[in-house]
Amino acid sequence: MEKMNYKTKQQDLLLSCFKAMRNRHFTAEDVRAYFLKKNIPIGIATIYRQMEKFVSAGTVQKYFLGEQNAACFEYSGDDCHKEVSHFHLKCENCGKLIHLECHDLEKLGSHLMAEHGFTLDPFRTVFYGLCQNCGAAARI
Amino acid sequence: MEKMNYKTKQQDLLLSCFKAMRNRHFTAEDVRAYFLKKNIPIGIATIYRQMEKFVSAGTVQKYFLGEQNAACFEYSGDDCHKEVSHFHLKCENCGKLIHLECHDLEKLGSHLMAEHGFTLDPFRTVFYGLCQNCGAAARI
DNA sequence: CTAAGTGCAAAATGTTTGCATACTT
DNA sequence: AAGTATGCAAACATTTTGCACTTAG
Repeated sequence: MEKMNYKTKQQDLLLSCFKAMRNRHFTAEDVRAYFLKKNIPIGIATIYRQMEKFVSAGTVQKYFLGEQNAACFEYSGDDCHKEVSHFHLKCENCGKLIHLECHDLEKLGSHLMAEHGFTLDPFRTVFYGLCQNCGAAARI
Repeated sequence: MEKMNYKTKQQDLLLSCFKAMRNRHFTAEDVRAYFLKKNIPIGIATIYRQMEKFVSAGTVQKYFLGEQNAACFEYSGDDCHKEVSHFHLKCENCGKLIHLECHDLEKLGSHLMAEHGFTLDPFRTVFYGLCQNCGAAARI
């Protein structure tokens, strides 16, 4: 008795927005602003409700960065380069978000699985710390 | 011209609360509830303002778990066992938060530093994924 | 006495929900 | 027609802020 999903204009609009924001992260508010600028009316409730569906479908990833208390989203559709698992590094000092693609980090997933039975979700996981610049500054 | 910090009764109260919650994570609301139950009046604004100071001082760590949209805190004072860097694993399915102490994971920090110049903050970083139970269930 | 902290209530966010209306199938 | 989605406004939840008052130094 699973719920059916109707195809709507708003869904397509959102998808086009995600693609425009490809490889960047964005909040619900960013999406609203995107359409506001284009003079396309779309309700904030619709954005939130559709986001939830896109997340369930795996089209969009959701995670929290903390600084604002807004959820962040990132498009992860099929036409997105995601061969290499990509991680997020977030600088706690300057706030920069670094997208890191590193094969070595895949070992991390293997380790967590082998030793701790934990299936890592690399997309959603955010590494907090200090970026190169801020770390260097802190060490002076 | 740095700012002086006065010692107040509320600070001590908060500290005692943190110690009572040692090795558990809690939200601002949890702190308020803790004092409410003890019939100790303390303003929510004070809690938030003091939290900020404790976080700056490193007495308390702050991070986001996402499910509720509330910040989570965890006491990390000197009288806390933190010899081994401890990580948080958060199950995206059942919501369980696992405290993981693992020496092997310290290599992760070394790798991020050596290869990417990034200083990892293990306390704040949360690994998302599926715990043993939920992961096994998903693989059936 | 002065700087800093407190508590309240109000405002500012960010997100969810109820409900009448509109769109999909 | 039946079921789902939309948009608005209201409700909620979390956090921040302005201001008069108290407290620590």
